[in-house]
Amino acid sequence: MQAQVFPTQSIQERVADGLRSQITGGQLESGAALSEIALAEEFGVSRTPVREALKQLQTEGLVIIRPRVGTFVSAPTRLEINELFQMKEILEGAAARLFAARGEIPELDALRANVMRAEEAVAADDATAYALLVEEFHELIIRGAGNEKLAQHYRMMMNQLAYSRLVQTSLSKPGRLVESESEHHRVIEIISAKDGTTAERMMREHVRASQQALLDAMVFADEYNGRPGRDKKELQK
Amino acid sequence: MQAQVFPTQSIQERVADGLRSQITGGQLESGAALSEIALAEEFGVSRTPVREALKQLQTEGLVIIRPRVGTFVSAPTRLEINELFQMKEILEGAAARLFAARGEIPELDALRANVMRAEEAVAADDATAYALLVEEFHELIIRGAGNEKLAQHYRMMMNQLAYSRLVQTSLSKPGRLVESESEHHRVIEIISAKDGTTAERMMREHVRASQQALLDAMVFADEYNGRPGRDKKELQK
DNA sequence: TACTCTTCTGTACCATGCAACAGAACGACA
DNA sequence: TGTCGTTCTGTTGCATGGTACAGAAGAGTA
Repeated sequence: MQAQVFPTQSIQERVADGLRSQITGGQLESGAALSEIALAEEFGVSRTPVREALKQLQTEGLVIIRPRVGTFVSAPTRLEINELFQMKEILEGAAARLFAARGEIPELDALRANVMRAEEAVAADDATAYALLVEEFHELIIRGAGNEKLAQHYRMMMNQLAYSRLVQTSLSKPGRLVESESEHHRVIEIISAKDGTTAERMMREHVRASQQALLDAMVFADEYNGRPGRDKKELQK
Repeated sequence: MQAQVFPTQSIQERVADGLRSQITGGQLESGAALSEIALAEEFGVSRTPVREALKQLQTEGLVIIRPRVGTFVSAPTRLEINELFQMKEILEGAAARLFAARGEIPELDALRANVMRAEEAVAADDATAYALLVEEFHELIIRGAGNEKLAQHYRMMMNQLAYSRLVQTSLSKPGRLVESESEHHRVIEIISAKDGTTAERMMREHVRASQQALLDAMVFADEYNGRPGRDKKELQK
């Protein structure tokens, strides 16, 4: 029951963090309007810190501020989603290569532990537990690259994708769990062998495969829900 | 003498753009203090839009806001500079690969024209003209990748490096002009041949080489100025 | 001299009020 | 009915004032 050690988090930070997690977590729909006044009342603060939080989220690509009109949760177009996945492939691939060059670092052990727990989750066919482990896996790869700038930009882009929402979906494709687990396993082996070039290539392939699984699963989910296609929002400034 | 077609650029945008170019252009030293009040008077506006501009520049990584203390032009540590160069290598390499896959696009002709003008600049030993062409070359590579997200993140990082300031320096190393020009030439040939894998590798090597040239030139400049080492500022939050 | 405590100044942080604009709702007119 | 012009409402953009904090400068003490 310890008092906050750093109680001095500015209000705008609190608002920005709160909104960010609501957006990436999916509580706020794409395209939803974010009124300064409403948010100010919701957080119990004045409009100023809310404005500054929204400003930051705009720079992060999570919301779009239309001058004199309002602020809206960013709705990435299909083109943007493709671009973001391409970047995911590039950055995770590069991270794997850098990781391999660094040898035995703590993150490597963490990866091995991750895969062991993942094996159990696969054996139990527990997609929810596995989804969390997948997120941890990719986060470890990025951290293992030892490049904080890379990590910053990577996280920013994953936020734009609202990726944590998507992982679960991508694993709903039949057979993907086992496949994904085996890919992770191979990546770790190659990284352990310090073969950066191969690690980069395999990581890229893995990202492409999981993207494809996601796209397939999205169609599957749509069909399951009786919806014809994927056409919800094409809102663009 | 035409009136501005879009006179409706918000004040904060004007301030942000002005400060950004002053920082990346080198008019504002690393570590310089940016007082809200002073900037407000300088731009003839109130503190509010200045605050919002600074907030954005912070998210872009150009300034550091120390709460209740002040805002300062970001002074990247040597570690951060190395990380940024590593990212430059990753992104430009990936861009070259994507570029090669796109075949005959307008940017390819623009690259060829760029290299031709660069040859003339080299022949005339005009480092200033060549520096501009180098910037254009890299910008074209990025644009040719056809991935706007990649381009956005690339530009953000080059701003953090204040790269435009550095190019001139890196070319002051004897013999680097010719070397650089020949590397550009080879990159274009490989892209024309649609060999993405090789293009990526060569582009990475080129970035590494030009980074090395820059580091060498910086030592050279220091020695020339009679300074012992590179130790100016280690300011960190 | 060295150290501690107090005061003071400069800064960012937040609250609030006014103004300007975008877009919707409405009504007049053809 | 359809179109155009007007009014009106909601929203953000900007200005300003008070507050709280960080850090420097100074006074006091050993």
